[in-house]
Amino acid sequence: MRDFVSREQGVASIYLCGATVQSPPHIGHIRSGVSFDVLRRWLARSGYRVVFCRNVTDVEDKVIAKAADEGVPAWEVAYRNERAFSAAYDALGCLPPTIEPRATGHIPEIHALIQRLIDAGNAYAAGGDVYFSISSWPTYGKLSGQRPDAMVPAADTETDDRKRDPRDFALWKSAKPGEPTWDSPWGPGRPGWHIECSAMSERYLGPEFDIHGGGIDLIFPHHENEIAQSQAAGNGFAAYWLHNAWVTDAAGEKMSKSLGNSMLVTEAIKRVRPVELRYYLVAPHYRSMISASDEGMEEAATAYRRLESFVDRATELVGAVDPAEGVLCADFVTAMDDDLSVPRALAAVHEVLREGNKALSQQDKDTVRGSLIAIRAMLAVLGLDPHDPQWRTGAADDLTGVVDALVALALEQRQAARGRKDFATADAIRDQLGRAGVAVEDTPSGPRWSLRHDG
RNA sequence: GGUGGAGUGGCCGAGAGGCGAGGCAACGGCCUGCAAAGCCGUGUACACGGGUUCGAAUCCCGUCUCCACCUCCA
Repeated sequence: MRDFVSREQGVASIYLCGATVQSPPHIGHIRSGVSFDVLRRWLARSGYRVVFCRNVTDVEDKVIAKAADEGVPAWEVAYRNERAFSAAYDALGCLPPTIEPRATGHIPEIHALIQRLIDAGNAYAAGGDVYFSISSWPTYGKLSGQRPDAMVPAADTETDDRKRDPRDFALWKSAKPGEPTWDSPWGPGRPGWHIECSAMSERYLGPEFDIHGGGIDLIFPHHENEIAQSQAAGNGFAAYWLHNAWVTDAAGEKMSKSLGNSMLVTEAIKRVRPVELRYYLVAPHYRSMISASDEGMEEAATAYRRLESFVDRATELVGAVDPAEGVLCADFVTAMDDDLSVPRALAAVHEVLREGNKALSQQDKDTVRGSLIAIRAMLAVLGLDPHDPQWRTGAADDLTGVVDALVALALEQRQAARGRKDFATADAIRDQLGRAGVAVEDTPSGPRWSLRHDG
């Protein structure tokens, strides 16, 4: 992993195919964002300056179709869903991209790139459309292992007659009534789906960059087409490709809007907290499918709370620490350097957790402090540090002081009851707090309480 | 038809020729007024059939099942 970023000394440039803003994000969409957030955090922690470009595809067939259904302009649908994606990225603790370009903001770059392809003989204009000629690009299909002669031609009736080869794909689509259009040398129209990524990656990352990412289902045709466009235009393009697997429903079917089996991020974070959802999505390897289930999310939440509980208690014992000072365990580093093996990295974290908990019960402050820093540092790489300010909801701030005082009062009474061995009263107070959502635990240093997260 | 991926203990999920990843659940113990948490201990699993090997979940051959992609996809 460390060797593969080498285009420019000390810089790691990443392009991620982000949202096609046709609908709000489901947990499969956000998995991609979270997976690549872990990648960039790891590269940053490894000493690289990360330039992370994640695009927004805001003009595209589905967006246009959705807008037509609703009887509103395409940009209204696009911008509404873009905000939903941004909110989801933020909620799950994804660091903001260095740049988040929209396709519609890069029409001149797209025109220039198309013109270069025409001049080079790799593209042709036909009746207001412009197509890329795949037969002009000998390595077409290399990334996906597809052989053009074995491909099933598209049932693309509308434009078939204008294509020289049915497998050619559109760089520029001529204007149709009601669609967003821009003027171009080939007539009014809009960009094809693939060309924007080639244009924007060049604009922000240059003709060559380090890593290109996206979902595994983008390999063909999207990424294949990007490669053909960019390299035919003379760009080196991406040195490495990373593709995340998708999230399926409990039956193993791919989540999709059309099947009606997708779980929106907004729904998921009603069942578990956002940080717990992130743990759920990050814990398996990014190339493994996740079969989404409530049970799985609950289990992830439980595992995460164990980590969080240690961080809380350890901080109470030794005070605040700076995770940036933390030394990562060797196993963690080895795992992350090996194609981002988060599962093995988390195993390393749990080993430290056990040591930390042991030290905690012995009030061994030095060991607790060491474990605390190490655990927070490692969790920070995964975007899961429980004490990272990003997880503060802020919503309850006005009431926090009141709740603190009321719970403290109740616990005082309970301690008094326990002191006179009136366990019936003590337990009644604990039960009542429990029903109100306040979990009470007795520890050697007194009672500890927390709001239960399962609401 | 073409291409790629997968099948691991009650569940999730790593690993990829010898040493039982890790988590969740369960059970026993320690601790505890009780509970919770924590710690200690308990599980010999790798779809099936052959083969190679001193040794196979891991390699080879065959079989079965599942999933995805093949111009909407994260």
